[in-house]
Amino acid sequence: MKELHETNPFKKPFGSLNELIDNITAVLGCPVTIEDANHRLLAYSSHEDGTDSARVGTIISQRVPEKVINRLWKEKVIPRLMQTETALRIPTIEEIGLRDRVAISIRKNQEVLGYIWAVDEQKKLSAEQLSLLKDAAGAATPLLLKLHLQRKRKKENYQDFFWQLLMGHYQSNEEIQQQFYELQITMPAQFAVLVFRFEQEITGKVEEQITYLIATSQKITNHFLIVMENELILIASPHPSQPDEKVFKEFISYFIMEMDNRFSIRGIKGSSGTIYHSFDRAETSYQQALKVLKLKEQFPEDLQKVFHYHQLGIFQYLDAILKEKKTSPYEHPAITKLENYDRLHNTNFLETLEVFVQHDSNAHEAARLLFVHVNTLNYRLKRIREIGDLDLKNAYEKMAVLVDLKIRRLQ
Amino acid sequence: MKELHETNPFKKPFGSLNELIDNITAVLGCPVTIEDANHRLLAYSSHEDGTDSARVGTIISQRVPEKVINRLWKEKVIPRLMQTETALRIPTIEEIGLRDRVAISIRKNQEVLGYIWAVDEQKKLSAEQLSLLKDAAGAATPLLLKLHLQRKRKKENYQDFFWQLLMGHYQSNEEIQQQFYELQITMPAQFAVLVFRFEQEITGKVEEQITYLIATSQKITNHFLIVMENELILIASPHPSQPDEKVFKEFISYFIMEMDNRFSIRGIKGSSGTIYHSFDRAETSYQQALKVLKLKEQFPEDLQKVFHYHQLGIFQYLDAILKEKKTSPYEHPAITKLENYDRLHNTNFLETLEVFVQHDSNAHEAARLLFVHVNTLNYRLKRIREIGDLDLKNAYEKMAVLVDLKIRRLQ
DNA sequence: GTTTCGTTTGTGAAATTTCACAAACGGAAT
DNA sequence: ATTCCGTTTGTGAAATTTCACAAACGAAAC
Repeated sequence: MKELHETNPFKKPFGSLNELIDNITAVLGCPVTIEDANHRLLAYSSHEDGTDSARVGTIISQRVPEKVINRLWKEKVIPRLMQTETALRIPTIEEIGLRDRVAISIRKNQEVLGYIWAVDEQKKLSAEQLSLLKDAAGAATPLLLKLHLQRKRKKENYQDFFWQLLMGHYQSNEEIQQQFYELQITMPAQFAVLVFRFEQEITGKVEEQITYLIATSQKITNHFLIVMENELILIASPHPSQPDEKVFKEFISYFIMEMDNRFSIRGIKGSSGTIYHSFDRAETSYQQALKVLKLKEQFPEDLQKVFHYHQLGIFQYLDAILKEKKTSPYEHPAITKLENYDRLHNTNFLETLEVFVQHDSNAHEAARLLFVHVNTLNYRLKRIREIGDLDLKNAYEKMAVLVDLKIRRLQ
Repeated sequence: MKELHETNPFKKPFGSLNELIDNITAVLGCPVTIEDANHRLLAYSSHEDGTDSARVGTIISQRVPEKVINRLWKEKVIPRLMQTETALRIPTIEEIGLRDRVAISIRKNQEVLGYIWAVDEQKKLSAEQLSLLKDAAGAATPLLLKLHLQRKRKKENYQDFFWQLLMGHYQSNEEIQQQFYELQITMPAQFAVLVFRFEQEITGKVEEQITYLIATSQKITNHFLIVMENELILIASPHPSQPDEKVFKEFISYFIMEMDNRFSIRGIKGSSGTIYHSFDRAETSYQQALKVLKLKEQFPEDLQKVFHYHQLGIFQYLDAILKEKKTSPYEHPAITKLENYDRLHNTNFLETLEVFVQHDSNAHEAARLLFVHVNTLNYRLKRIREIGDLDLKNAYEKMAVLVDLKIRRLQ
């Protein structure tokens, strides 16, 4: 790649990181921070202006705050930095006090040794200046190598490893096994990713309560736990005493109930992805858990008792169907007709149909939920069959009607 | 657009089309045909070599054979020719005796007056020669205008109009109304597109029988009919006596049965798209009918009694779901488990589940179809619930299982 | 050969669903 | 106010489904 500038101002030996950082600050004219691969602070410029709360937090605690790291993982900022050798622009993330900045990885070939951050909020760096940053990263490499940063600290790598698993960062299962080995964690034979979304941000106190509840639940064995704003993410496996997938459902409803009972924390939504045996599926399991949560928000009543991905049933495919419907719209004729009839006669046939079908065509159940006599329901169903030209004994037709009714609710 | 050649050899007045065509043949060195917008033959070169059966047919009957026109519509050749001013290459279509050739529309501004065809099978025309063809088309314009080709003949325009409707060629409903008016056809208030696929090619004799059957059916009123190889396409509306959508289903099964009874023609598959009130949806209805046929081929037993698009039920969405599954594969855990169990114990649980669910959870029906005692079925279902961790009272779960089972059959 | 385990079938009673019919109800039109 | 029409509710009988239990079956293991 052709360099945009003529000369490399960092092509000289630096005695220390501080010396280097002073040079970078002088060249770029904005606050600069250097951290190692574990996000521990190594050096920072004393520039006055343009320091946001994320940077302050980093300097104070000598480490990038966990909240910030988690968010940067989730936004795929760190994965991208790890993959590229060039500088990246990171847009503002208000919630974690992170203002506009650029960053680049310091690397020795494929291995990432650390990162340089520059807060260029005041005056955006030009493409040429970003290229300079790359030279600076090159100059940092020998300095970081000298620091023997390779000694990885278990506690600190743990979090990165967790996110790398969830983001599908690893190519092969061998890599993952290697990581487990290096971190001295035994790799469970099976696992699932669980996600809990709280109404409030999770405080340190609540986090303690969470840890306590998980430890005492006797249902699952927890392997990884991370707290991020109002989300709690777990990688867990069934407790040896009951090695069945069902335990996840049980654990989630247990957890939600007990958080209410014991600590009066309400409104938690929880979900679980599929159980897998190979950790290269961790990303899949995580995405599944997120999908369950999203659907639970869209269909709170329907999915009230659903916690596990496979319980979603046809809701799994609702977004795929919705996408198809957007490209080739199709109004279900029966729904259209019933809608019109309802409007003209003040009836309630469409809802009746929906309740009946979604409750497995159980007449008594549907009548109960609709507060009508069973015979009324049967009469209505007869009319619905006539008006909508529907065969309510045909599973395929019923499925389509129900799907279309659910999609209708999304619009 | 910059012309590829220096001079335009057709930039002189021609006394007749034959004079022009002799010039084109001389310049391009291959057989050339000129036809009007209704595919009537206007002039043709007497070149000896490289004449395929499509061209022979055209010359003999003074018109492009219907079979060829229909196919060119279906392959979107004619729509593309109508849309562009430049020459197009048409690949060989063996079945209709059409060999490699190029074609271009002759036009006065937006209006298409006719077409020039050149069979360059022997020696492919170069890009420069294709550009010459454009000049030739320009030279043909005044000659075709002189012929007063504007007088449109009803019978001949009919077919083009039909295809234009099916291909969604019209932008607005006004245009369509105008066309109906010009062709002196009254526009029905509603319509649906029906497609029948025969096992054999439809001969003239069979076509007569078809026309006869439709005319005497008393169920539908037919407005357009086209026969293409082994396909019969209709635009029809319900007979005034029973103005309901159901008549299409009835007509299709009636038609299939009577073609067998009366004329011993078996193996016809028929389908119908949705009924619409505006002809700008003709393309949609046609596509729906085709989709029904396609699915009937993929699921012959399941869709044996399905003729109308809306009867497809969830099958409508199967391809959308399949596409989704390809991007993010998900094995249904219950299916996997049952499959394993079946293999280990020589049981038949997976099929039992499929038959039960697809027949609307009707135990007696399913037992009958599986040739087992009802209690056996119930026992199996109990085991299936246990092994697969399935809730067979949950409509959503059952839907997903059934969908996954059907998709499984596609693979 | 015997045992074991999971599956299939038969029986019968209890529970539930389905259906026809009559009556009541209530809004809209006359 | 009356009538009409479509909807709701109640009643009861018939049909069907569900369930528990016993016995038979058959393949695989001992």
